[in-house]
Amino acid sequence: MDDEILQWDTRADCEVRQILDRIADKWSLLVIALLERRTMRFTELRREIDGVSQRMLTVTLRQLERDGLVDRTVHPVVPPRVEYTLTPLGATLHEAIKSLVVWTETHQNDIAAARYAYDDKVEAEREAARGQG
Amino acid sequence: MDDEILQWDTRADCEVRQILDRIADKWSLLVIALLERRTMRFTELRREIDGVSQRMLTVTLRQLERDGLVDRTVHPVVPPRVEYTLTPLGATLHEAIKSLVVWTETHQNDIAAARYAYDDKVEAEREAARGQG
DNA sequence: CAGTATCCTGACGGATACTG
DNA sequence: CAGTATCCGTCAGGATACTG
Repeated sequence: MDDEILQWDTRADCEVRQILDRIADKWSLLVIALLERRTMRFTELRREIDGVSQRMLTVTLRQLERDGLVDRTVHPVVPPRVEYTLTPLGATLHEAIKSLVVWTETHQNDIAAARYAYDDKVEAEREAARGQG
Repeated sequence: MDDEILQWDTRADCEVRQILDRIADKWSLLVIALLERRTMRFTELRREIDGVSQRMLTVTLRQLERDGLVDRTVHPVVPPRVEYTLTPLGATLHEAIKSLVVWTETHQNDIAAARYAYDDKVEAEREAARGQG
């Protein structure tokens, strides 16, 4: 059972990165997180997601819809009412992402510390090299 | 305990996306997957990762090193020998990513089917619209 | 309200040449 | 071997204007 998982490599990466490309773009993750809570309308999402443009919200939602992660329901009324909701598939993805969220919450300090140390080290080496000049 | 996890939202997303940005780029995931198996040298990685340029492998490794996910060891010999290995932190990240890999392997057919259906639907709608003129 | 359509910019990353 | 330096094309995504 572990075998297959340990075997993920170059080939598996191709598919995994397709998924990563989808959820790692600037807005998808936010949309999935919000829709996991409740159905939302286009403008609701726009208000909730600070900084997203009309265009990019549309593009993001279309991609998620195309991949079967989000459902789009048009209510034939005037003015139009379009509701977005997470599909069961989308919900399972949200579950899978959680482990990454947990990891991040657990280790963000480690990363921050590592960056700080690295930048410091580089700086020190620059300094030393200048002394050698 | 679940509360904190269910609460991940706009704020959590900021940090999570930083991590996603790191692992979702074109090469990082591949590097992490390879180094999880064993320590490797620069040229080994380059050979193993089909299509990566010298520049991008360097950039990728530097970022991973800066974030404390990869260790870089320079052996002072001629010709130079530089070995890369996953840090304990990097190893835990690899673990966290696995759930996403598993999800992808489980659901890639669903996604492929969803895309196919979506493209079909769009095509059909275009056709219908043309009929309407 | 919920989108298209169009234009434009900057960063990501590839190709190439050079180096300790 | 393991990089750095430089140039350059591409394209994701922002700003803006228009529409059923």
